[in-house]
Amino acid sequence: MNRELPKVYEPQEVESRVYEMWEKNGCFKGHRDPDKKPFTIVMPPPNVTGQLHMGHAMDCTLQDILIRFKRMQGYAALWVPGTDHAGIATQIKVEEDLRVNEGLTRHDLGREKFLERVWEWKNKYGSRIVAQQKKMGASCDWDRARFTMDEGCSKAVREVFVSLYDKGLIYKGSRIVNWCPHCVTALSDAEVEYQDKPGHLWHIRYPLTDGSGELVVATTRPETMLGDTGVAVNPADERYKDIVGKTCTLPLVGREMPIVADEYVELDFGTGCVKMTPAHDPNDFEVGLRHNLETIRVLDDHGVVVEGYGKYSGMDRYEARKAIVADLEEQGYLVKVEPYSHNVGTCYRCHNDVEPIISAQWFVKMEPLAKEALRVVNEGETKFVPDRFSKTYTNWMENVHDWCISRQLWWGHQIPVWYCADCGHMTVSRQDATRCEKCGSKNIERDPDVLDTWFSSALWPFSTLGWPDKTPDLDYFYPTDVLVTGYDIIFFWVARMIFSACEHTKQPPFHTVLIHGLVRDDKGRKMSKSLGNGIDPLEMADKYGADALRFNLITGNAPGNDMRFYVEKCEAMRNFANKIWNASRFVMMNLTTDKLGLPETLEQEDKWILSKLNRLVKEVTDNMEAYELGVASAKVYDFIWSDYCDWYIELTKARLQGDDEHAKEQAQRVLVYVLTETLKLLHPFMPFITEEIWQALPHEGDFLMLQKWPEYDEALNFQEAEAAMESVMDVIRAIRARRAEMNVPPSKKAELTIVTPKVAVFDAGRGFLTRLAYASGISLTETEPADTAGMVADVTHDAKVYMPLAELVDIEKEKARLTKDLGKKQGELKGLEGKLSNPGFLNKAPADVVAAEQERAEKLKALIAKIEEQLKAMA
RNA sequence: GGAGGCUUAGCUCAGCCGGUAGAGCGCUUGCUUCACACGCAAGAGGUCACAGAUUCGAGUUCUGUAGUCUCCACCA
Repeated sequence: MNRELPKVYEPQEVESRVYEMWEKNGCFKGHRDPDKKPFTIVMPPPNVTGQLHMGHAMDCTLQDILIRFKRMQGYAALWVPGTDHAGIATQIKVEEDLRVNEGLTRHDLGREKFLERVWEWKNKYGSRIVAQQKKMGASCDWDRARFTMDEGCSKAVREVFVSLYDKGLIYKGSRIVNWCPHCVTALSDAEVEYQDKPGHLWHIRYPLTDGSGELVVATTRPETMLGDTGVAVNPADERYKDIVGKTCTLPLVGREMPIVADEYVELDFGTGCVKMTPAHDPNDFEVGLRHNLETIRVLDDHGVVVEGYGKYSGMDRYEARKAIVADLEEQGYLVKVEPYSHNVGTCYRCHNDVEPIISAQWFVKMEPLAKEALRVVNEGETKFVPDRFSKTYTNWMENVHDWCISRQLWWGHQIPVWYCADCGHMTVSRQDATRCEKCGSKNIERDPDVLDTWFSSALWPFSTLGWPDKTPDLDYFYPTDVLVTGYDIIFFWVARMIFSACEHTKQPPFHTVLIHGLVRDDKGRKMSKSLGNGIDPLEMADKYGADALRFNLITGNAPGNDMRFYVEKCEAMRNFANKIWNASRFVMMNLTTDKLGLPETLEQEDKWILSKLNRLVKEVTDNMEAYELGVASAKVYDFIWSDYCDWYIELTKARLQGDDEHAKEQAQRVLVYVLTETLKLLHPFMPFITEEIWQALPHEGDFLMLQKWPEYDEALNFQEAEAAMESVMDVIRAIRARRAEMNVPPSKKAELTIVTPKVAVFDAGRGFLTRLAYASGISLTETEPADTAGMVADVTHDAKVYMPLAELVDIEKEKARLTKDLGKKQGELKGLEGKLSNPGFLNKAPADVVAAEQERAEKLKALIAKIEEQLKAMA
């Protein structure tokens, strides 16, 4: 079995080879198995032409950990991957490419040709992100990879649109929408990002038409005045009581406009008079509806002033603003300008200012859908982890506005509505219409717009499993189990999936939503392209190994919290991988048996490690099931490094290097057993290295990733042996500490005298004391030795140990140390005794807690006595 | 204007159902000990933001205060 492995673990070669092995052998496939329970995750589809960033890496790792864990637990685990067509993002990219390389716009090509280009683009770059996910170790069933614009998803989209339309839940209406003049499309509320921007508040004089005076309005967007059709004041405003009902004249334009009273206007803001631009402001639009104000659109789809406004026509909105302000000032209408910081809506894609524009768009009526979506979360059918995000969700859902779903783009699901030029009827159809369903005319034209990207993403959990067809997969794997995503996408996606699933499949799409935070840079800033502070996960994986990167992203993080990315931590995790590698190397170098399982007899140290492992199994499993992945991984880390490597391996060396063949085999088998079980626990977090090592160890079965997850076993709970081992370890630690303080080199061995009531325990530990505490010989006794001259002593709970190294001791330093230690222990004891003399504690605390505290106090007392004695001896 | 998070060792963060605190990095001191210097051993370092409350007992529950970050909201 002796196999020579390199001293330093090289992840690059191992990871690609191991991944290929898994994939070739179908390890990732999700099979319907009537004897198993399904466990399903659908992957949040990344943009098809995107690249993997650190957020994806974390998202991907979390899901992979869960799916690998469940797979090992014996579930029929299915992780469905896929990509999103990402309407605006992709279209913009292709248009940009077209512009730069060919100097063309999409209109030069025409819709059909342009779409061909986008598909080409998709085919060229669509596999990039998949390759990157594979690098991360994602164990998705790639054969089921889906795309939001593939045939099945498109069928689902069509079905949902028509069905909602038939139910009256989709309608077309002229409304104020968020419009991006740069992307030239409508946006949903969720796609608008508000930013505080410094601006100005311009005060403009509007003369009353009857010449009886004037009023002053305040605005942050003077260019919109061209579309003003009224002025509003608060009905309770005494200042303006008399002018309500009169009209005023719009400067520069000359339009006569009514002055109306509306509650919307605040009394104590600005001048108390608000200019009304119903076509370009959502509030004004509402006020306009109440008072029958005219709606005049003055900005076109590109944010340019429309025809009919003289020199302003043809100017873009910012140019027009400048010109209008200048003219107002020149003509004496400008009262004053004050600096004013306000919230400006910007496009989440291009970050240009959004322009509210009145426009005919398609909407989903949210109120009836929100009701059920709220119920399933409120009643716990779908739970958020951590729970606080359910509040974010319900708060949004309770106040949700109708969802604007039409986009003036070409890339996406074209709206399945045909308008009849003859009778004006709208044909809404699952199949492409060839004639008007009402009058039969062939003179029909399809709505040119496409649907919001999130419309198809909203159906993802069921469309990927075959819906609307009743497929066996849908039947078996749906509803899915856990959805993993970042908190930044709750509104965009999670909420919409929930109400869509409730409406169309009559059940919530998953029972748990695991929310994670953002990965930030080392200064706590968001990683972004514009800042150039992004760290490429692929680069990290390449340098330190995907395992190390995964472990970095998971360990020591609480769900839902942002984390900072430190390259140093990647390094530390790489070191951990190397540690496991070398521990395994050690085990294999010493391996002469291929017998599997535990030996018939166990030594004290074997029981110690097995007992600890057993507890680890239970705790890690519990943590995983509670989605406390960061805690789970930290526990495995500690066990491997501290318990297994620092102690257990050292403890086995006596047997491994001794002459007793039976003892050798015994140690080997426990070493292999514990290592194997530990590799299983670590596998979901560090899949590559664990598989690689497991393959090199004696094993049954083909792949570690398909092994059974360890389970707690009461028979492996050895409390006594654990305690005994700890007693010996305490003494080893004490001796090492004393020697370190005295700078005694390891080469200088010492004869030890150990006074202890547990002679048998220490007798069994002789080998460890020799090896790990540098003993040249050990005398065990239950009673104090007669002559302790020239000895330095130290005490532990179960023993007092003498070393003949007194000449090396700095008595004063030693006294100081003991005194300090004594003080600490006495303080601790005082606290304990106070507690134990408190009738409240004795009566109300659970019995086992009281007993434990009593035992602690006893031990402390004994220890204190020993320390005091020692101090006396030194005096 | 609402809602939520965070405030624990020099730095970055863990800490599940309440029983006087942990990790990684950094720092100090030793060590080429036959798996590993991407290492070993020993150490230093914290009144768990502040004030109350509940409790026998509170980083851990509740209330308030301060600082900080984020999300939501139509304030011209």
